[in-house]
Formats: sequence, structure tokens, C-alpha cells
Amino acid sequence: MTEEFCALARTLERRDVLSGEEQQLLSQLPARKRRFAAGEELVAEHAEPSESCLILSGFVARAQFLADGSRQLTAIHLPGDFVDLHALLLKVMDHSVVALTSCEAAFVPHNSLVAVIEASPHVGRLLWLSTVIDGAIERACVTSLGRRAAAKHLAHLISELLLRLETVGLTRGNSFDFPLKQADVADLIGLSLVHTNRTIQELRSQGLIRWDGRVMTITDLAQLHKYAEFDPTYLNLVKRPR
Amino acid sequence: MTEEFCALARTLERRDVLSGEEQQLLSQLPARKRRFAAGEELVAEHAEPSESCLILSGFVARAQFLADGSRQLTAIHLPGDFVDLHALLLKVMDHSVVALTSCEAAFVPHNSLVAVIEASPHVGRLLWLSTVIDGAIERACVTSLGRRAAAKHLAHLISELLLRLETVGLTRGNSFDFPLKQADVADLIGLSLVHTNRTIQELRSQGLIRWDGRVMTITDLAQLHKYAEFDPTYLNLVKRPR
DNA sequence: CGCGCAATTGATTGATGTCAATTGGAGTGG
DNA sequence: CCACTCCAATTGACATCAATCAATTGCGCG
Repeated sequence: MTEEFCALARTLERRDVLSGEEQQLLSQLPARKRRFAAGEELVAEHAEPSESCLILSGFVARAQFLADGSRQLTAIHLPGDFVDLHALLLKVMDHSVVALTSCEAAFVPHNSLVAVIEASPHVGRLLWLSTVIDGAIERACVTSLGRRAAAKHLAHLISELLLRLETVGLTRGNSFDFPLKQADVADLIGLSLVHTNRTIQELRSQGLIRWDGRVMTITDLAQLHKYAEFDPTYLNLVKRPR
Repeated sequence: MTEEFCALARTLERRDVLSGEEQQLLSQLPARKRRFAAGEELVAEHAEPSESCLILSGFVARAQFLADGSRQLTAIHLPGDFVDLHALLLKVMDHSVVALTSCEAAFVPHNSLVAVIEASPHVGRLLWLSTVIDGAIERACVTSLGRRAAAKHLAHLISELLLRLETVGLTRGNSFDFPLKQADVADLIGLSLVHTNRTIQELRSQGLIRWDGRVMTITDLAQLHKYAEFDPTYLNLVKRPR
């Protein structure tokens, strides 16, 4: 398996077993590898991409823009995530994908994805699954935005990130690299920059996290989960026949 | 085609052409039809359903509950929507599905869905598409919650509902039956009941809508769209080969 | 007529946004 | 090495939005 697809296989295998042939199929997908700087757009809103992009390194997010210039990041994505796989069916992008840090992505043509899916309906279902988990993550986000207090929302997001990053081997114990700007976190949790700053300070002063802008460390995981009412069911981190 | 699947076929056909055989396949799906009263649960959180449910009449919503007893409705669903199709892959429900009005639903066994998908990859893709559109709708909701003022959020939701209901023939011009309680609307847009009431009044006083608790009438559609910055791209109401 | 649910209103509190500085640290050129 | 600049983080003061508490109204129904 080529280096590029380790992360993908790892993500898929977190939810079901891949046979050797299936791994083969994935590793033979053609991919155009590209590097982006923080702030660049990987995929533009209203574009009609003929390839989907798999994140290899760095953090990216889906973004929607409003007339007043503000922006909401509707989801954050990590290495191993097939960010715009849904474009395979949606045809027209309803949001753009932006780099939050410098990152690398592999662009895979839709027609070769279709070929893989036809060759292996099981891999097809696992890809379908990954779009459906994206939906579950967005549902959790809706609930956080609608009904959780700011600090709990942020605590929930951090809890989720730790688990998702563990899946792809990007944690060291309870800490992980998280070189985002507070302004990006603000757009992620739907708050103003100033209030985001105060919210972060609250989690710090509660002794739940440490974050210097580069490394996020969860100081008290059990407490963080309890505080955020975090239930990882929606991430489907269970191996099952699918 | 049996009566039950008219709505489903109609929803799918809004996005692509179905051949006669494909319609056949759909119409032959076995279905257990059930009726629910407002407030009842169609599918429970943490359940592991072996069937997915297609809404035939009425309004239902996905709901997530919090420890303090509050609730967020992460999406509203209409006749023709295959609400918990994603359970086919997710296995465990991360939310429950509740009836907002009295409603009817058809429960379709997962194994017969898998059979249809294997018989027709194209229908499979259209079902995949429908889960992916649910995701797009949730993204729009995230943006509304995070970055739109309350009244604009509500205006956006109403704009969306009109279009989605048109798709399944449930509108009369710019009006449609909408027998929800304001408390449900509150849980849908993430506001308190009192503030929801005032938000509705604002849209009324701006001359955008009329709503007596049963029938919603959009008085000035162009203005409503403009006010909400409504861009229907995300609903994918375009016929294309998928 | 009276009950009960849903809608509405008023008053108040609390959370969050906005505006305007200020601080701190990394890089840059002299 | 030191000023200087720039960007991000932080702080304070204040305005605005939304939640909460507590009535009150309106309507359908027995």
C-alpha cells in the first residue's frame, strides 16, 4: 500500500476489516498529490470537481461564507479523511474546503472511485459509511451549537478531536498537535473571536486543557468528557461487518 | 408502484431519472407500515435497527437529548424522506427520530435494501445521495446556528421547507401545512420558546410570512430568500446522471 | 362554563458580540 | 544586539441578543 493511502485504510479499518484484495484496490487508486498553505482553498464552493480529495497531513475545514463576510466552518477534517467524497454524488459543492494549516492532499478521480466501488461493493459501503459518519459529526455539532453552552461546546469538540486523531495515530497520550488560530476555532464553534478566547481560558482555568497554540493537552480527560456530556457513539469507532 | 413508494420515487427522481425496472425494484420492497401520534418515537437513540423508515405522511425530526432535559432537533423530515437510511451502515443510532405531528412511516428491512442496491448500483448511488443531501442540509443548519441571526435562521429554514415540500407535491403555491408547535420550532432552531415566538413575530411584522400554527404562507418569497441569503444549491434539486 | 394546552407578553438576568486598546512573541533589517 | 513590525492573543468597557421567570391571553373541547 502506498504511503498516501495508509491514512485512508486506517480510517476505514477502524470500522470494519479490509481484505488483502480490498487494500490492494485502494492502494492502486491513482492520486495527484498537492500541498497547500494555511488559508488556501482546496476545493471551491460551487465548483463541480471530478476528483475527491483525501487529506494526508494537516487540518482542513469545510467553510460556508455569508454576505457580511463572516464564515462558518461546518466541520474540521484530519489526515485520513476523504473530505469531499460526497462530491462524487452531489456534483456541485455547497461549501468550500479550506486549509487551516499547511497540508497535503491526494486528489482521486471520481471515475476510478466508481471503478473501485463496482469492483468491491463492500469498499463502496465503507466509503458510503464515511460520508454518513461525517453527517453524524455534523449532527453532534448542531446539538452543540443549539443547546450547549460555549465552553461545553468547545470541550465536546476537543474530546471528539482526540478520539478522531487517535484513530489515525496522531496523538501522544492525551495530547496532539493543534496549530490553529483562535479565529479558526471561533469560526468552528460559531462564536466571536473575543468570546472564543474567553471560553478557552475558562477550560484552562478549570484545569481541563492546556493549549499554547501549537500543542493541545487534555489535562483531565474523564472530567472533560463528563463536562461536555461526550458520548462517542456517533463516531462509530467499532469494528463491525458493514 | 405501490402507494407507499410514490413519495420515495418522487424524491429520488428529483435528482436523476429512474428507469422502469428501477421503479419496479423500489415498488417491490417489503414494507411494514405504521402510524405514530405526535410526540412518539419512531426510532430510539442507541437502538440498532434492522430496518430503515421512510416517511409517508406528517413531519418527523431527528432529536438529540441533553442531561438538563433540553433537546435539539438536528433535522426535520418530510414525506418521501428515508429518515434513518444511514442506520444501514451506522448500525447504532446516535439520535432518535420523533414524530412532530401524527404521521405514517414504512419500515423497510435492511437486507432487502441491500438486495436492491446489489441489483441496481444506480439506485444504490441515489440512496447514498439521499444520505449525502441530509448531510448538506445539516451543514446549512450549522451555518445558520453559528452565523445567522435568529430571524434569518428561521427565514432560511422556511425557505428550505417550501422547496423540499414542493418536491413532493405538498405545497399550494407559496403555502403549505405546517402544524408544528412553536416549542418544536424552538428546538429546531436552537432558541428558547419565548425567543422563538418573538422571532416568528418579527418575520410576520416584516411581511414575509403568515402562520397561524397550521398553514404557513410565504407572503414575499423573493424578499424571504434575500433576507435569509438562501441559496438552494445544497438541496441538489437538479436532474443529473449520478 | 371551565379546563388545559399553546401562544403571547413583560420584566429581568445572563451570555455573547462589538469596539478599542494593549500585550507578547517571532521575524526582519539595520 | 537592538529597534521595528506584524500578527495573534488577551483585556476592558459597553451594547445587544437571547434565556429565564412569571403572568396573561386565546382557543378548542368536554
